[in-house]
Amino acid sequence: MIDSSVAVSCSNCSVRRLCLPAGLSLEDIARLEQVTRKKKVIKAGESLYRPGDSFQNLYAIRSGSFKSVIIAADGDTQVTHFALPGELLGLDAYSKQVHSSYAEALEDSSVCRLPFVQLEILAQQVPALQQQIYSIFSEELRQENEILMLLGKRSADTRLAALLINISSRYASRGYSHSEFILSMPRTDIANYLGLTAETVSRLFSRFQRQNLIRVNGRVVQVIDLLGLSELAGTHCGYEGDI
Amino acid sequence: MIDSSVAVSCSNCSVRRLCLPAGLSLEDIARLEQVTRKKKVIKAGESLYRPGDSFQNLYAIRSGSFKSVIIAADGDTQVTHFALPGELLGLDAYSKQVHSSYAEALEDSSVCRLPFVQLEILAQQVPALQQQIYSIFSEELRQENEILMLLGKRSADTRLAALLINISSRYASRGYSHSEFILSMPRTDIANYLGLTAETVSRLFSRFQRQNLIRVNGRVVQVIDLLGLSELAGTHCGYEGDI
DNA sequence: CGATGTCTTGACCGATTTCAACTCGCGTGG
DNA sequence: CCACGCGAGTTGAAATCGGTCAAGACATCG
Repeated sequence: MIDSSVAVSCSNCSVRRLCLPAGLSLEDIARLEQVTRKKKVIKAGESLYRPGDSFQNLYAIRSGSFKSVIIAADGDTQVTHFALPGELLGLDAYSKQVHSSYAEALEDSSVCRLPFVQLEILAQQVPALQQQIYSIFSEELRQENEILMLLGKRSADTRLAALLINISSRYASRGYSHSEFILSMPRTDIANYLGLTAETVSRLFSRFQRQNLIRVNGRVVQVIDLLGLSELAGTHCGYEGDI
Repeated sequence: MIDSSVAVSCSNCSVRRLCLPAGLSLEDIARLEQVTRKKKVIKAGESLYRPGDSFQNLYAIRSGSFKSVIIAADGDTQVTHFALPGELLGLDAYSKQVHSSYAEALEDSSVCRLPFVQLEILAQQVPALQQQIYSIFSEELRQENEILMLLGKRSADTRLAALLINISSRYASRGYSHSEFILSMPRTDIANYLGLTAETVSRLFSRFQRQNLIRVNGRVVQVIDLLGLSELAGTHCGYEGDI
């Protein structure tokens, strides 16, 4: 449950520039750390919360990755997001004070548990934090709009290309290689997220490899032709283009 | 630009229960009215803002309806939302301080212009307003997730049925009939929103009519068999089920 | 009364799904 | 140590849903 002897805090967190502390003064970060103190380790396949759970906390990802999934009345599921370190999970539960989705770790991961009431109170006192919260909400809305276009208008290959570009750029902004990475999710999750079937996704991976756009081996992906892939994605590659 | 001799304000606005004032005390509403004072009339086809415009205001719809549309690099568009009275437009522009979508009136409409800086300052002082803003953000996220499932997993007829149910229930929560209404948007917009073509939407309207689910005449829709329609939609009908 | 844009309908086509078989890698237990 | 089973991934062939193209109906507005 607790990470180590060395204090884990926002100030020395590797993703602080992408997370809640972004834009805060050192002083304000110190106050934020009072809220973000509780760490939690989540093993692959475990859930942070499930539909029906009451909304108490936001979770900031420290390491690992998650998928957000909603479940329809008929049991059908939709993966709505793949979340990486620095991102916040749980925002969509505020209005109903109950989670309507679940967040499952795709690999062994760790998160900061943020009691929202406390965060809310602090934000009331720290305008920069307030703004950062708005910003995160707003950015998430913007991103969902892009995914809407992806699902509504784009062909299967464009969708997968866009996801690869997206993941690549998000890894890059976290200091990892953008040309070689390991997908932490199975094909079925990718397919579900993109509104396709696992078979189609598999075929596309094979085709992209034949076209020398990427090299795939199971979940290991090597981007060979980033430009070609971007063209396929039509630069509709979603968020975090730079930073 | 100005509405009339009678003061138009939140306190006597017909959609106050669905808008920012929801949950505020009379006293707080009075303070909010200082921010919401500026009204604006928008004619059908005109835009509230366009991609690239700097983010200054949020807009609360008083009457009429709008579509939110994003434009991809290749010029392709995606309708992301149909907005009705009481709803807020522009939230997705906060993080970049620039609009990335446009909001176009589907009919002659009127809105309250809310300078966001002022709203932000007031929210800092009025916790209930703060919470209402969070709530609206959060609810919008939740709704987009449902649309994601609609576009990712559902067949054409389910999508249209879900939209009809959704619009019907939203009209109902605004005090209008849920069994008979006028669609303010053309088929092309419906199709674009649902990730279909106008032809498919048209065919579905005809089929729904043959199946005695609805009666259509151009944009006038009469829901004959709400239960049947809901079943088709699989209760994946989106937001505002009650209230 | 013609013009323009919206809507409808039909016939055909193609991308993606569906169904099915097969491979691969891995952990378990005999 | 190896056989086995299982889930994940791949690949092929057939079926289908929705898209595309094209023509015509309808309405509104000058």
